[in-house]
Amino acid sequence: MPELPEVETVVRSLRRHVLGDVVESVWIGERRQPLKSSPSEIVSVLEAARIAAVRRMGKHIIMDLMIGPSGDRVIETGSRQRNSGQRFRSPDHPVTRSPDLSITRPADAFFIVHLGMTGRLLVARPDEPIAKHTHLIARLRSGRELRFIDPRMFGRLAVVREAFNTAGTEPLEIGFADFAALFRRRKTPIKSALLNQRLLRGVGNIYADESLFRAGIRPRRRAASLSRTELQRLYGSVRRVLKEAIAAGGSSVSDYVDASGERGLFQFQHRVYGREGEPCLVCGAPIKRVVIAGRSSHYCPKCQK
DNA sequence: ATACCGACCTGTCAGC
DNA sequence: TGCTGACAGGTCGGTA
Repeated sequence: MPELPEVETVVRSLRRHVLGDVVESVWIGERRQPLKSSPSEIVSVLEAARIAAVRRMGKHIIMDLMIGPSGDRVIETGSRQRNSGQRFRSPDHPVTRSPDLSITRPADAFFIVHLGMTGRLLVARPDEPIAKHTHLIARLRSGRELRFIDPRMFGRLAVVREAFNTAGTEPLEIGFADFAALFRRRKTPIKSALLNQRLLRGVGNIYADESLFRAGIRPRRRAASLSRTELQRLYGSVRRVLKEAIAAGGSSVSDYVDASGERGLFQFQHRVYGREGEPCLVCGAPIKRVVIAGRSSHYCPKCQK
C-alpha cells in the first residue's frame, strides 16, 4: 500500500501523537511473519524506551529510542543542564513533548517498521476494539496505544541497536545530476528502474505511473534511452508528484490510513493509475494497462512516447 | 552484476 | 449463494 507520501504522512501523524512518549509494555501476536527480530528482543528493547524521534527513510518508518535511566524518564522542561545525568523528573510529571528536547545524545536503539502492502501503524485508545490482524500493541505512558495491523503480513517490524540505513537516495533530496546518473546505461524499463529501491527509495507503483505520465514517457522505455530533456522532465515530475501527494495526505486506494485513521486524498488526483479504459484527462484517449516486471502499469498511448 | 518471476499472505470483487 | 480467478500500495531469493 504505502509509498513515500503515505509513509511520510504516517510519520507526521505519529510525531504528533507519540513523540516523547514512553513504552510501558508490549504485546505481540502469534504470527511470526511480520517480525524480523525475535519477540523477546523486541520486548526487551521497546519496554521502557522513550520515543525520541520519528523519521522516514524511503518506505521505512524509524523511531529513535532512548533506553535506560535517561530513556524511561521525562526530561524536565526548561532546566536542561549540560552533561547532567540528574535532569529528569519523576515519571508522573506531565509530559511535555518537544523534538528539540528529546535529542540530547545519540539514540540507543531503533524501532524499524515497513508497512508492506497493507500494514497500518495506528495510535488508538485502549478501549478501542482490536482489529483483526493486529500483530503488535505498544502501550504508552500517556495511556495511548501504538498498534501494528497487517492483513497480508508483507509488512515487517524490527529493532536494531546500530544506526539503520538503506540503499538508495531520497527522491526529494537528490540533485538532477545524480538522478540522471542513476539511469545511465541501464537497459531495464524506466518503470522498473523507478521501482528499484536501491536507486531511488520511496517511489512505488502509483507514483512511478503518475510521474511517467506527467513526464510524457512510456513505462516500457529503456532507462538508458531517455534524453536529457526527458530526464529533466522526469526529475521534475517525480518530485512534484511526491510533494503534491504528501500535501494531500497520500493516496487511499482501498485501505490506507495514517496513524490517526485519516484517509488520504491524492487518489482523486491520479491521472493514470487505476484508470484503465477511462479517457486521458489531457487528450481523451483511453488509458492503457500493461504488466511490467509483474506490476500493473498505466499510461496514455498518445501523451506518452 | 543484472534482471525477470514466482513466492510470500489475506481480502475483495467480478463473473459465472 | 457460492465458487473461481484475477488483482492489490512491496520485497525477496532463485534462476537465467
